[in-house]
Amino acid sequence: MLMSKMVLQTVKQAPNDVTILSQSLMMRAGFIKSVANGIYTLTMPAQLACQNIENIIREEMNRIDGQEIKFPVVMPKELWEISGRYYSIGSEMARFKDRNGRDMLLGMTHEEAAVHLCKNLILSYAQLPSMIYQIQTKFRDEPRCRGGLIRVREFTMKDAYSFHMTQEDLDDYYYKVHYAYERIFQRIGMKRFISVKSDTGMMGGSVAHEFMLLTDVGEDTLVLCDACGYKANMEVADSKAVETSSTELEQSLEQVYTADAKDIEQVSKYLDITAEKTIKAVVYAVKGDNEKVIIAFVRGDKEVNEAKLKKVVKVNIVPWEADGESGIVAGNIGPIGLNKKIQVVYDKSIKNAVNMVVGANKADFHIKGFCTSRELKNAEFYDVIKVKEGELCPICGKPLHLENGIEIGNIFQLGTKYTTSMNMTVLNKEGKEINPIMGCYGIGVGRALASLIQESNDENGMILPISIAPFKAHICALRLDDENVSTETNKLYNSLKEKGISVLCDDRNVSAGVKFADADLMGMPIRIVISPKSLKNNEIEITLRKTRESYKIPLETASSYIENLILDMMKEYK
RNA sequence: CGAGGUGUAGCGCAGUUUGGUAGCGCGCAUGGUUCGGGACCAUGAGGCCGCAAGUUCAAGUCUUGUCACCUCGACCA
Repeated sequence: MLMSKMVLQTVKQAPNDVTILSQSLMMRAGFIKSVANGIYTLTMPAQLACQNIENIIREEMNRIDGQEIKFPVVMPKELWEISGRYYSIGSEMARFKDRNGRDMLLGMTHEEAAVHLCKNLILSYAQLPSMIYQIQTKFRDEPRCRGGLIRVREFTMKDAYSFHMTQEDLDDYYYKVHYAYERIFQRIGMKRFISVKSDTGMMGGSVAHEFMLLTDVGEDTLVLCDACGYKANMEVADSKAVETSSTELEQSLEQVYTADAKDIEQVSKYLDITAEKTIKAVVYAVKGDNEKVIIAFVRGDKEVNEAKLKKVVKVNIVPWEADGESGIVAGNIGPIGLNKKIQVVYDKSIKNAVNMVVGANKADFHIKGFCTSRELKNAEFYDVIKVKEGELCPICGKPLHLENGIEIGNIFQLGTKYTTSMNMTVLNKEGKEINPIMGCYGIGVGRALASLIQESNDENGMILPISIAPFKAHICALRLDDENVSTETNKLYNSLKEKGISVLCDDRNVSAGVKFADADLMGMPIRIVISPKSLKNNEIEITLRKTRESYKIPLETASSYIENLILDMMKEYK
């Protein structure tokens, strides 16, 4: 590709409001152009890089016997009514009517389509296990997009669906997909990625893992144990239960005046105790019904993990909005004497606690001497708190630490949620109808590219791994007014093209500095300089983007040298 | 959906306080000089100042409304 003809412009300055490095670099290099909020056009280099990522994904999915297919983007309402998700999913699903007034939607995932396809085609156990996958556009009307291609509304995703007769077979295949994912991320050049246990969310199912790129700008918080390798998303992460000392004598309950001390910090300061000796009430309401109040009681120094709480109460929750009617005294809420109609969840952090301070459900007062085992005789305790840095690993007891990550892929064991609701059955060996067990597996292609750039860059620009680089080589021809330079540049460019090598040739009439700066910014792995200076010795100059390593090679062997260099560099990603 | 912010040339911005000729840098075009790390000189093209209503002799600037985008939160298969 000739740089002068490419529809793209590099710019020195990214827009001021761009905060994420990968987005800034992609905007500066002209890789993406925003069309609307969370909707981007990819220019040639970004599109080629995505294609390269897709091809690596294909190779690895095919290696585990995946069959590439293609589902439609637009689907009728009826398909999604059977599974119930037409109603359970909110406004992130784009819906519209066709010309005949029929309700349609844009696909945001394809479980329903997968079952629809397979339910009359897979009839016998002999056809399983089987996996289908596609690489296709998804639309999700995200409430808030961010980070360029990190979180968008329209994106390309590889999504795969597998069907199995038994849980053992799914377990076995799930492990294979896990391995395939590791290979995919390694091959596209990702370095700091891990897989963590994750929440199954609205997809349903039991076991799930997310592949995460560790980076400060990640939207997810991960809980990691260096000692034993425990890794989990904060949404599901656990820590070792804190042992409470049983030596303390139980005091009797006593109401104390706490003035206008409302939050844990103020109360513990007012009473001169630590936050660990208080019980905090966090108030939620069922989404869409502020009257249906749910209160979580956790130890004062802990924070509520809403994802865990949602699982316990089995409804979608939102922070409660004080209304002055419910009899809830915000800032003085406690378990004793609370309106019985209110649903209450006790966290395991307050089990066995003695002599705690709790709200008195009365303005300006708290209660001292609260002992959980005495006051809450038949209470059940759940795990609804967030793990904090330094708490102990639930497996090995060593300190945990927290890191942020971007989700670059996920794998789910779906179970029979969709095969049951959509009535897909397969005959087993005994001739009995059973609902096959499903797994589903996703990777966002554009997000993978953005994540790579987020991870791989320096002060001059992005550094693209050769496995996915849109152009393997980037020729900077200096002084094209020099006939010799012009001739040799054309010769090398055409020779590389004939070898099937994707090469970018900067043939613009701009200064050397501009060409070098743009080459650095765009991050192609091999830079080739052809100039009057280098040609004087019948040489060209090669510089590796990643290491800055630079050397001269004879003109006559240049083409084959570069070809071999690329083959050699590609070996790392096989 | 809640809080805050921004809309002026393709991109980045100033001008808005105090109403009075539409500006700067980059980029683009033409000519010339340069030429291995974002060169220089000259000339030029490019604007419904987000949109709509209002106040005024006069609105980029003031008022009201509206739309879009950005940041933080909520949400997120």
